[in-house]
Amino acid sequence: MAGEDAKAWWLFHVDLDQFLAAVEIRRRPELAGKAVVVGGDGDPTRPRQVVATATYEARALGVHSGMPLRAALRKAPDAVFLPSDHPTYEAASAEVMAVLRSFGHPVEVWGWDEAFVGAETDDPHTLADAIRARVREETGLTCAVGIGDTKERAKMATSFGKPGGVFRLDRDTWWQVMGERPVADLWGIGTKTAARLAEHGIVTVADLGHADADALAAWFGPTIGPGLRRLARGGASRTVTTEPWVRRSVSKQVTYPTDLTSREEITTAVLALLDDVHALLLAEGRVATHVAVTVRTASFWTRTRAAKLPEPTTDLAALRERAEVALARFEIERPVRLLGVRLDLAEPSPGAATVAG
DNA sequence: TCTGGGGTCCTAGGACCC
DNA sequence: TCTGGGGTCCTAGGACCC
Repeated sequence: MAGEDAKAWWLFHVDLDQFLAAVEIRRRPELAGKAVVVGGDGDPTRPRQVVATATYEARALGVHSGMPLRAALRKAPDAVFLPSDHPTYEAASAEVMAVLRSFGHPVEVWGWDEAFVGAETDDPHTLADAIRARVREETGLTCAVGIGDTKERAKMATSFGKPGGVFRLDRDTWWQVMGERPVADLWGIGTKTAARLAEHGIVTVADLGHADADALAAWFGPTIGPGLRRLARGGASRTVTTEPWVRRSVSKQVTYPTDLTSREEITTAVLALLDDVHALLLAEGRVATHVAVTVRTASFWTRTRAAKLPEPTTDLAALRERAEVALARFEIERPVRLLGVRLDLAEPSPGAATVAG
């Protein structure tokens, strides 16, 4: 093709900058430009809480997501620490998604602060700029936009655009930009998989993209193996789904400020968690197939045991009985720092979203 | 840096049946 | 009697992501 770009289907990955902190700053503008750390109950002197989001000013001091709040306090003693306020972030997220939908292109929501947009255009950069501008004008929040000819490329492009910029990755630039980077830079490859790949001499994205497909399948299984190679070549997902997301499970887990020790204490806590997830189940209008209980001891040993229900149900007594069966599969010999309860959900039957009489 | 919470998907292996 | 499978269901565990 000579000269101008033809119209093509482009994927846009929209990612809000420091989302939780940005929402806090929006309602407290005097915090702008400061080191702000959001997480836990906002008290950085209490243990067993971590950073959810830190502003770029806090990050410059060494604070990052997942870091214990107490460590963040040491790194940034003058930072403003705020509690995590989920309802407010959900509302802000909904505002942003509404702005994205206002363009008339399909929008696929990926959590609070991310979405994919798909559009047929000959000028993706102009649309990306328009997305950033309209989000900022209508919500006061800023975002980066990654442009790609696949979702994977768009997603990975965003990291080069942050904060607040636009970056494009496509088949023509993929190898040049990504080829010599470590495999862990790929979306979906974490430290474990990177280490396993390194054992086979696969270190860079180019190494993985040119690795032997059969060998990868033998090492990682028939789905993950070829999937890794595909990912290293930039992926192949090009569909933006507006179908509402179907939840597969509801769960709640709590790290207790002080360890639980007695069996009665533990049982009581599990049943309290079950009451909470049961409420979530009813709110979803779904039925549960399994009850799973997670235990984490003070030594960080973490295991999950599940018990299948005889039939899918919302009946609290039946769920309690299965929760106790799952819990009974543990021989708990150490203090417990975390308990969790998860309900796996049956597929929603079409047309039966509400329980009939 | 003593390590949150809410999710999803894939794989391995045992049990059981044919 | 010995041997070889395949298929399915189920649970546990691992890995990853935001």
